[in-house]
Amino acid sequence: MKTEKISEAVVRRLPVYLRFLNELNMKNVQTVSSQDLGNKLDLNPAQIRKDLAYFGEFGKKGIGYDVNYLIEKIRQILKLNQDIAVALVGAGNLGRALCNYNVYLKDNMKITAIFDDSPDKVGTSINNLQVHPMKELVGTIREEAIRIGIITVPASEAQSVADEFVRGGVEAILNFAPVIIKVPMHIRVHNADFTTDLQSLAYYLDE
Amino acid sequence: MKTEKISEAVVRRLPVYLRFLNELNMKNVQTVSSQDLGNKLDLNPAQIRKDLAYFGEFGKKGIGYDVNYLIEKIRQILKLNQDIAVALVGAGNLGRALCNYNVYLKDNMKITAIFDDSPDKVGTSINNLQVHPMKELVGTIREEAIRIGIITVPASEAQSVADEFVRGGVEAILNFAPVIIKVPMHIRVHNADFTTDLQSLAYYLDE
DNA sequence: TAGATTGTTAATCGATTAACAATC
DNA sequence: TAGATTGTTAATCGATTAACAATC
Repeated sequence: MKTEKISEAVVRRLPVYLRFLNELNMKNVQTVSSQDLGNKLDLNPAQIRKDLAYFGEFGKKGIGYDVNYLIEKIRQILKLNQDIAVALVGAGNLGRALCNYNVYLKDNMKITAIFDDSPDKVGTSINNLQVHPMKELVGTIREEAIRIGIITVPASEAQSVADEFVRGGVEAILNFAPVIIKVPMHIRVHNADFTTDLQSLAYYLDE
Repeated sequence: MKTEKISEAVVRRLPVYLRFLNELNMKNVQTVSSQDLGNKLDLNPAQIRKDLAYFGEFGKKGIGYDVNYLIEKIRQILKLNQDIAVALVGAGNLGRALCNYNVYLKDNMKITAIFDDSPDKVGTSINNLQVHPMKELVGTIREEAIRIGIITVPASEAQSVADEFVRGGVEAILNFAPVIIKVPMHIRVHNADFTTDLQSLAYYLDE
């Protein structure tokens, strides 16, 4: 176990490992090697071993990794074994789509509050969650100990939503709006804007 | 202008530059420096200059970059100035959300065909586009010269959808399903799975 | 034991940043 | 001209991969 700073690239691969390990687990596979993982995930086996070794010695030489044990460990590392409340702002199509993923997330992360200021949305329900007006955001974050905020509003409103999240005291933000938002340094932001994905794909078209 | 291989990291930043340049353009800003861009986008100005310099000399020493000219150039580089037809498979919540973004994409990339095999979806319309059964996918790709495929089906079906896209002859795939799909090497795949984003965010929570 | 596979070090590769001459 | 800012080289930093002793 090292105490080096873990790079973002490493952290981003852990959920990918976890996902495949869960698949293996459902198929009752007991053990997996870095070789197997690498083949399936298109990654170098040495990289996978190194990634895992940052956090501990999880494998057995000559054998590989115990699937269940590794799942447990990665869930610990990612803090997915504790309940994490998530709030979402923006009850449009994308927001609703994300709320429906609640069901799929077997881990303890759940969207527990939805906000939107448009009058035709406030009061409606998505997946048994009522849509609340933005003025209740800060209070709810505090009362329900919400730690992560998701932004699915148009770009023009993303910054002001981020500001409210910060005021409420979330620790991290997942931003789907196509704009770079500014937040205090201690708050982690991940951008998940698929227009960027799509546009960079175009670059690789044949001509 | 270099002829070096351009790294993926560079290509992924170009749409981000483009986005902000479009904002500037709407505000009638004529000129922008790498300094300005860096401030706004949280990037090192040297990096921005270097990224752009891979493709040509777009700036003027002592002045900066002409906003309109740079927009034009980046659109050329990303091939966003040619019409690109996109097909989407999976008319669930996420699929519908993406179709609604058609309106926002000012560039010439458009979702022009939607597919889904569930009987309650075939025949319905999303944004004036009819949902077609999967058996029509390959034919439509060829007839409508579709070059990019978007996958918004559950993980269990993602690989078979990818196979069909490949059979039809798309050049690139944007995969929203939480699974690594296998395609021939010449086809570009970008993964846009937000469960991974969300799980890696959890790592950065305070404890 | 022989074969397999880890954890880790060293080597390589690539990406970011600093610095500055060129020049608008 | 003086100040600003590019394009580019060199320096730095960081991430990936290869190799192998340790060991199950």
